[in-house]
Amino acid sequence: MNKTLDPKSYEKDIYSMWLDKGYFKANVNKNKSPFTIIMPPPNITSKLHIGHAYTTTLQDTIIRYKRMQGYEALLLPGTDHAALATEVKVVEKLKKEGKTKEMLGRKAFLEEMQKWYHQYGNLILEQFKQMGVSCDWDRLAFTMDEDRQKSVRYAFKHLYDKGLIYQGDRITNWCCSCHTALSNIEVEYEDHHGYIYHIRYPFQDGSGYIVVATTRPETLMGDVAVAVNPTDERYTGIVGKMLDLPLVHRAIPIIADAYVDKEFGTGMVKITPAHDPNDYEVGKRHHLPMIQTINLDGTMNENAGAEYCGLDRFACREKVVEDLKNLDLIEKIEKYDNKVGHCQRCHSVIEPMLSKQWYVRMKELAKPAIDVVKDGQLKFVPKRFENLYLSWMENIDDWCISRQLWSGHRIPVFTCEDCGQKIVELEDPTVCPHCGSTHLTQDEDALDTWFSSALWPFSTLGWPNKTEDLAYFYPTSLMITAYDIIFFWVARMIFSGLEYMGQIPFKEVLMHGLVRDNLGRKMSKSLGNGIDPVEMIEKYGTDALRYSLVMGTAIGMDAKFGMEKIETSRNFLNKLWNASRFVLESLKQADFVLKDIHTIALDGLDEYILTELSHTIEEVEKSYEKYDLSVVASSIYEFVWTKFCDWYIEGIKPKLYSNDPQIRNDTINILVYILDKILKLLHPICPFVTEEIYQNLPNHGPSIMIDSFPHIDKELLFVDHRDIIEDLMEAIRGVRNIRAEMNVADNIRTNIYIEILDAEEIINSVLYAIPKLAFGKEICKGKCDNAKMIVAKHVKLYLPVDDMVDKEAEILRLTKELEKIDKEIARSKSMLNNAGFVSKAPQKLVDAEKEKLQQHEEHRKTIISSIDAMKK
RNA sequence: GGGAGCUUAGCUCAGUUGGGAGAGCAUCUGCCUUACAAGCAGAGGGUCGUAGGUUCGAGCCCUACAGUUCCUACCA
Repeated sequence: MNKTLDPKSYEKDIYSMWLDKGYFKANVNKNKSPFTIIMPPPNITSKLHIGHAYTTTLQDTIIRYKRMQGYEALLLPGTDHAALATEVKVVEKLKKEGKTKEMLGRKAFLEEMQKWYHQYGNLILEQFKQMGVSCDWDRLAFTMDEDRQKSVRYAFKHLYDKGLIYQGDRITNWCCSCHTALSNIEVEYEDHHGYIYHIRYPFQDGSGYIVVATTRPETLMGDVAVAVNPTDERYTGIVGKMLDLPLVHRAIPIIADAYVDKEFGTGMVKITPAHDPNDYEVGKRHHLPMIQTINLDGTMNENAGAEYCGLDRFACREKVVEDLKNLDLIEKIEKYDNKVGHCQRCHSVIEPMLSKQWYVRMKELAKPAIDVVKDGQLKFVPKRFENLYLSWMENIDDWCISRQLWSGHRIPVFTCEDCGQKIVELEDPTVCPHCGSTHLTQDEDALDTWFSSALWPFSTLGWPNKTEDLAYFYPTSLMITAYDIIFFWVARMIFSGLEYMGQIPFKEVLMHGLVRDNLGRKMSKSLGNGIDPVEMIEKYGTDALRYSLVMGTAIGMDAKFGMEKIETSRNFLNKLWNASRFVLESLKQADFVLKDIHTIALDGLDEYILTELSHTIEEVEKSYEKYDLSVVASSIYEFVWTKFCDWYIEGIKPKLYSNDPQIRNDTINILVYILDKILKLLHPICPFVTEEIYQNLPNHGPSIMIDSFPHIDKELLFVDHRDIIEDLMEAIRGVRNIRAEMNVADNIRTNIYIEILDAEEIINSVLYAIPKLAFGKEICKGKCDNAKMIVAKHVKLYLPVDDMVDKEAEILRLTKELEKIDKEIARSKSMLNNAGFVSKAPQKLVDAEKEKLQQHEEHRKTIISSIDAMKK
């Protein structure tokens, strides 16, 4: 083994070995329970980023843990075509080449898309492999592949036939840059520091004017009324009067509608039904005309008047304001902050636009999806996300599923040119079933990418066919994804699973946070604060990256990632590496014979470490079950570094150099036993390094990843002896402390004397370890005069010091210790003097407190006598 | 406007049946001790955001407030 950890030397080979052996495969196996995780398919718009690395680590860690626990563990991989997001990228690419998608035409453009899918789909999958994911690659799915196209088609027809899909003329969110409609959740609202314009609208009869306020003066030409609140006494007299709409000189009425807030602005609202969702509702209620003045590309059309036709909406805004100023129709312009909707993909300003789109009727679908969460069938981890989910589901709007895109799943609705019949079938129809015509045209639009993602938990398992896979692996066990796609994806999978499969798509959904930089900011190209996981892998190894991502982050919380974390992780793995090297080298040097741990005579230190190991196993297992990987990581860290390396390995070194071959052999057996357990506990998080070391263990299996996860061995629990050893360790720390305070170099050794007060047998069994641990020469029994004394519960240790010792410093140290113990005594006394505590607290705690007080008082006596001795 | 999260050491964060405040990094001191200087031993550092309340006892439970982040909403 190399002297230092060198992940590059083994990671690739190990991954190939796993693949070759087929360990990632999962099949219907009636003898085992399934544990299924369907991986959220990454968008193939780019390469792996740190967020992918994070979610992948969580998924792979949990599936590896479950696999080792004996489940038929399936981690199913796939990628997402991400219709709009990818189309934006490809259009950008074409633009650089001086082309547009219109120049190519639909067919050639889709070929370009295919090329992109291929290129980026493969890149990101290669990077997933670098992360060590143990997914069943034979089941790789793509949201646009043939099987998924079939699923989408089936799902669409199902909803259409049930009347849950309809086409409607409504106001939708329109992106003028992407040229498509968007669903409500694809619109991101951002603070906008702009202006609000107070505009005078003259009465037609010349009797003055009223004032309306607007942030979007360019929509003025589409106004069809001005509304006031029916209960607004200021305006009761003028309802019904006609206004002369400025610039266009169209007559529009003043109407009354409860939508208007009397308190806001002037209490008068201009109504533009074609370009505002609220105004649209008002317009419908009052049967007003809908005048569209903005084109789909964001320029003004002829309805806006010759003056403005062809201008961009924002240029038009300026010109309208300018013209109104010239006509003295601007009352005032105030600075005004509001929220403006932006396109999630291209960040341009969304325009509410009247258009014909396809919608999914949500109320009926939402209800069962609400019930399964309320009655606990489907659990969110952490639970608080259930509220977020429920409140959204309970107030859900119909889902706009059509996109004016070429990529993605094309809407499978055909219209008969002759009779107007709409046809939705599983196969493309050629003849109109109504009139027999063959003039059929397919809807031009594509589906929202999330329509196919919603089917993912079952479309990946063969649906709509009734497969054995579905029967066995569905409902899946766990969905792991970030909280920012609860609405986009999680919610839609839930109602889809219930609607198509009649069953929840997963029993639990683990919501993790986002990875941020060490200042808490989102990582982004513009800030230049991104961390490239592939670079991290190159430099520190995959295991260190994985470990650093689960370390110190609670589930559901955003994770801050900085270089310190990955260095700490790498250092820890290096520590493990070196400890393993130590164990394995000792093994080679001895004539090692593997023994059953239960046949070995254990001394106190052995019992200590085995008991601590059991507790670690218990805590680690409990934490894996709760998906609390941060605690898993820290438990293992603490056990490996502090308990195993710093105390146990250091302590038992004399046994390894013993003349007695049986002692040597027994000791190595214990080391190997513990190392084996450590590797298995850590394997789910750090698969490579644990496999690499495991392969060097005597009597190892074919692979650690298919070996079984450790369980507590009750025969190896020695809690009482462990406590005695810990007491001795406390005394040893006292020795080290004195030496450090006195600035004694580690290589200056003296004999150490020990007086055993209690538990003689067990203390005697570990005397050999004391010199090594306490930097002593030899351990001698009995008292020693002219020495520093360290008192513990079971032992007194004496550290002889010569006269060169700085008495002042030692008195200072002892005084500090005295202060500490006095504080403890005061605390204990105040508790015990508290009648409430004594009568109401559990008897066990009261007794424990009494014992502590007694010990502290004895300790205090010895400290005072030491101080007195120093002062002489 | 509504909702949720967060506030603990200089920094990043852990901390559930309420029972003597923790880790890593950073800082300081002494050590290359035959697994490991990516290391070893030791030390310093916290009114647990503020103010109340419940309790024998609160970082933890309740209330209010402050700061901060996110989600959500049709305020022209």
